[in-house]
Amino acid sequence: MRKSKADTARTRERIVETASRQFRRHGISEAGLSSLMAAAGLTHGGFYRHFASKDQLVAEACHTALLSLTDGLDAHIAGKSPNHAVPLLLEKYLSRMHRDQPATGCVLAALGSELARSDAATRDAATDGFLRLAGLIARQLKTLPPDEAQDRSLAIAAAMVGAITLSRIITDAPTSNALLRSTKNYILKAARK
Amino acid sequence: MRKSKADTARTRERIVETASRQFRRHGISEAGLSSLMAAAGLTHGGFYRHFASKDQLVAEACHTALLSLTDGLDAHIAGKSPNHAVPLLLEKYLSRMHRDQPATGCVLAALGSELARSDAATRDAATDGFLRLAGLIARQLKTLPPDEAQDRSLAIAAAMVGAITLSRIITDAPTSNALLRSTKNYILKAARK
DNA sequence: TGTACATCAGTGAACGCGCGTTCACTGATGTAC
DNA sequence: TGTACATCAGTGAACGCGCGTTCACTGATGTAC
Repeated sequence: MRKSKADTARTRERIVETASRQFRRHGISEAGLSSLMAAAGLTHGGFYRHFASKDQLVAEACHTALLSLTDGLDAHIAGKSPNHAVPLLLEKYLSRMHRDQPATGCVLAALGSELARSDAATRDAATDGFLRLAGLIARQLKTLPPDEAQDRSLAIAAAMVGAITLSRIITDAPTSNALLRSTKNYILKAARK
Repeated sequence: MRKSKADTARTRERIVETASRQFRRHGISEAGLSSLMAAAGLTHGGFYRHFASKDQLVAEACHTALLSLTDGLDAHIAGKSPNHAVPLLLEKYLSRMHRDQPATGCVLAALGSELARSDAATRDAATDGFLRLAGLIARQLKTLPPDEAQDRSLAIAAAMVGAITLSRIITDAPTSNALLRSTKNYILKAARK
């Protein structure tokens, strides 16, 4: 049953991709390797041909999913002026669609509190992703000196992540919507001056 | 081995208190009933004399811990003018001590992403706590009309929760500190106008 | 280029383990007379 | 107030279950000649 190198690489990518969705949907410890491999069209026994442990998969899945998030946002605002790019970023990240589809959304919002208890490799991947998200924002804060923009962008990125996480917890729909809307306004104001 | 009513009530409180710390330290699914009851000085078999399920304990632990958080913050700013109260709130919530001691800190920051996947009772408890935290802040935003203050306070509370969560994930200490500092500044600016 | 052999991706059973939950039992507390 | 009995908090063993990980095996792919 040995597969070609290309097949093997494609299978590995598929496992990482599937895993990152399952983790975001169900949580890291709730997503078992068995059901995760089944979702990727494989049996669980083959897992250790690709990864040394579940922890390694978690780190890799976070890395990949966060790269895809920041690449997506980057593409979304490519070529726009800061005045347009910032609202575009916020509309996309702080949307109801993002809130309602954690499986394909931001790993930091979907797994934040679990990541804080994860191993160093996973937290490194999450840190990288967070800094890339903040960097994306910092580049749009043209009215501030670069180091202030970088500082400010950390707070803005964290506010965005916090807002999505909490909008998913809140059981009252109008309040959840209000939080997303208010966070947008709040950041827009802060970005302008 | 039957205990007096007063003893029983005290035991129940002790379980909830111990559980809320264990959940915040280790995560909800990682904190087993067995070790949790042992930490409360009991054996696991007695658990179901007090609670119908682990889920019920989770909901109650979140409720209690969030009440204690907002009561503590309330006491911390009692009698202060808004100009002093807001910085006091931020210094306390966005402190390195809070970041480094999740077990006694804010449940929303310690368990955010897990709460988003919890049952309705737990999410209701979390929602209540979040609205109480926001209310605390709204009452200090005297320069805004009441409904705008309430709206703004949602965004501010979410930014605070997001900042603590992310400060615990970030593997680079200076960046983690910078995030806390920057979030403080950011909110102070927003609170003033 | 063709052949012989080593490699290894994937299967499915099995491992020990800890989980949430249940249960028979104990004996002190609460209650009814 | 004193006695007899029902209640029930807490114990510790047991339940089925799913977890991450390991392993013997299969057979197609890759490699060495």
